Amino acid sequence: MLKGHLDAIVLAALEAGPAHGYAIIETIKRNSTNTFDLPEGTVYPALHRLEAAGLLSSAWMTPPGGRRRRMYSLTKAGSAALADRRKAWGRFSQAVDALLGGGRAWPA
Amino acid sequence: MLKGHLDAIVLAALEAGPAHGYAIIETIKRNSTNTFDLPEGTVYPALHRLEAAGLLSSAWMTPPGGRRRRMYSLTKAGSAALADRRKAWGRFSQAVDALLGGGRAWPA
DNA sequence: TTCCATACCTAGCATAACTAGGTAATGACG
DNA sequence: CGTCATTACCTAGTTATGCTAGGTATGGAA
Repeated sequence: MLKGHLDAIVLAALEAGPAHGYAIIETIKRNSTNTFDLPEGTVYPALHRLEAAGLLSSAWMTPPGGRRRRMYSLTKAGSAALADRRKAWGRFSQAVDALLGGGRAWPA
Repeated sequence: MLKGHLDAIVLAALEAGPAHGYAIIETIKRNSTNTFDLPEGTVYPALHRLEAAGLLSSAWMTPPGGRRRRMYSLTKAGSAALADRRKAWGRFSQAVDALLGGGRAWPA
């Protein structure tokens, strides 16, 4: 359960460069050390939503001797949205930390 | 927008002792420095949900010369649930931090 | 007496994320 | 060759969450 922060995560995954859906899922899984093993039914619709919102653009690619893939890239609006989402996440997580008290003394 | 962490927040607000709905809203607002100014339509149903789940218990109280209030307390199961939710939040926020990269170097 | 703050409530909506299916192509394995 | 796992895409439908937008009622201040 990603509770509204999926968009930020997907946008962030594309910050390093274009990628296709399946790879995005793998990246998120790896970079979260398996915490977020997202079902395709979560990610694909999110990509469509973000594209419809103008935050991503996509193009079909067929690598030599491979299956076709839909490659997504961040648009300008997408980069801006990512910056906003990051700020929002900062405020949000800070507030939750404050409310949950003990949490997040952050030795690591 | 609380994205699934409302329960943890409400439970945490009751950790210090019993309180009624309206006061819980105020506490959350204050302790989050106004980040979470939750509408009643968010909190009351959540309290009912948590009580139905056995995590809270409630009793009507009428303070001398005051209006009746429904006081909520953490049950044993509620305390346990809170501990779980805290752990879940820790894992969750850590993972999001990792994915969003730059975020949360946390000097403050 | 009028208004604000306190204090409770709920029906109904929007949306997010997930479940659970489906389609194909590729390569490995026997 | 047939079968299976993996890659890679898709979507209809369910669920639950949190919110909007209303409503009731009391007490105190102006």
